[in-house]
Amino acid sequence: MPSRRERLLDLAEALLEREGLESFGVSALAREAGVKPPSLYKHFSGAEEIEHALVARWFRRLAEGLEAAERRAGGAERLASFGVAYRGLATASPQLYRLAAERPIDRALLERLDGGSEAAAMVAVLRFFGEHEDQRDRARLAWAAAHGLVSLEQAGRFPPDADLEAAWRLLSAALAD
Amino acid sequence: MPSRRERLLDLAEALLEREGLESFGVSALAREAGVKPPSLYKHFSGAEEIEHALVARWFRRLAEGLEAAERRAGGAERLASFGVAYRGLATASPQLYRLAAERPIDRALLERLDGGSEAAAMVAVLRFFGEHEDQRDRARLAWAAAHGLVSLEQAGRFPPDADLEAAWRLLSAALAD
DNA sequence: GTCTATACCCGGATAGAC
DNA sequence: GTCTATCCGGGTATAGAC
Repeated sequence: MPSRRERLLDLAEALLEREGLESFGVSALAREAGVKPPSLYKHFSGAEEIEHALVARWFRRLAEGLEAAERRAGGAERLASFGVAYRGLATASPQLYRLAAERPIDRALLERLDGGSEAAAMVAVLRFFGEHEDQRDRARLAWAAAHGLVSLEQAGRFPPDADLEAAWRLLSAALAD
Repeated sequence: MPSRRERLLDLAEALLEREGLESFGVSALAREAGVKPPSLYKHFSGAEEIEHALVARWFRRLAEGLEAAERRAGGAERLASFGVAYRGLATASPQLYRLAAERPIDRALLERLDGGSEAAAMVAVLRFFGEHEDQRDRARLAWAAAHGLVSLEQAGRFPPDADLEAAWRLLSAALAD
């Protein structure tokens, strides 16, 4: 059974997605949980810890999702599969994605809460492109492009008639060796 | 000579870069300008208008910078030139870039303040890749990849030893037709 | 165009009783 | 682990005098 802390983080994530990153905080979470703000300080040291705990969850989820996709993907669809998995995970929780991608990270705090979570996500990305040193640039470019596509899409920066599927396909094609 | 409003926006931008997006606002700008907050309401309707005026400036700057780079760039260095220009403009004012790229945009307000500013930036991007319809996907992917690289770099998401120059070069190479 | 004064709202956080 | 009470700080914004 999930700990009280985990259930609070579930609530926090639901709240985050429903109300948006801008209105997320200790007070909002307390309202969501049906308790008063001071009660939350028995479970978390403060706002920063709640946010970083959510970010750690996101990194773990990304790592798991990408690893699963990588195991499933046959040779030619390998790169397309990366894009589908990344985009799917990100758009499944867009506000959490914003929290994890846009906010400055306190790495010491993140490591204390869930050591290795960020590294696990990075390893999962690298695995799609081969672990060899000379593949890392390709992996980083793919990661950045995926992040850019997701981020601009979620921010509503593309014209309504833009064919984003085509852009994702082009990404796979451009990075195929 | 620049209007009082323009000079306030110059101050706002300097403040934004110095103190960061998180601590930017009407009160902070008033402190920076050496006046009291109520005075600013003679020049701007409120916080939203100040922010959107800065975003419009960013779009204009991006459009101008990209157009200049595009005029200079010869055939083969064309794509590399896009990357250099985009990255240079973004890293010259990282906090303004965050403001323009991460925040939800009120397009009606933006248009009222500076109609066509966002469109001008998009046109400048498209011009690098040819205005034809079938080049737009390539342009959007390039734009997204550039945004992703800049955004992740500024957020400190790449390992310290990552060779970002190589990733940018790879972007040019991958999109070359 | 600037000021003072003020109202209003919000947030994070702590002390101490139960 | 929860509460009440409280403090503190911050911000946006308006009214009205000068």
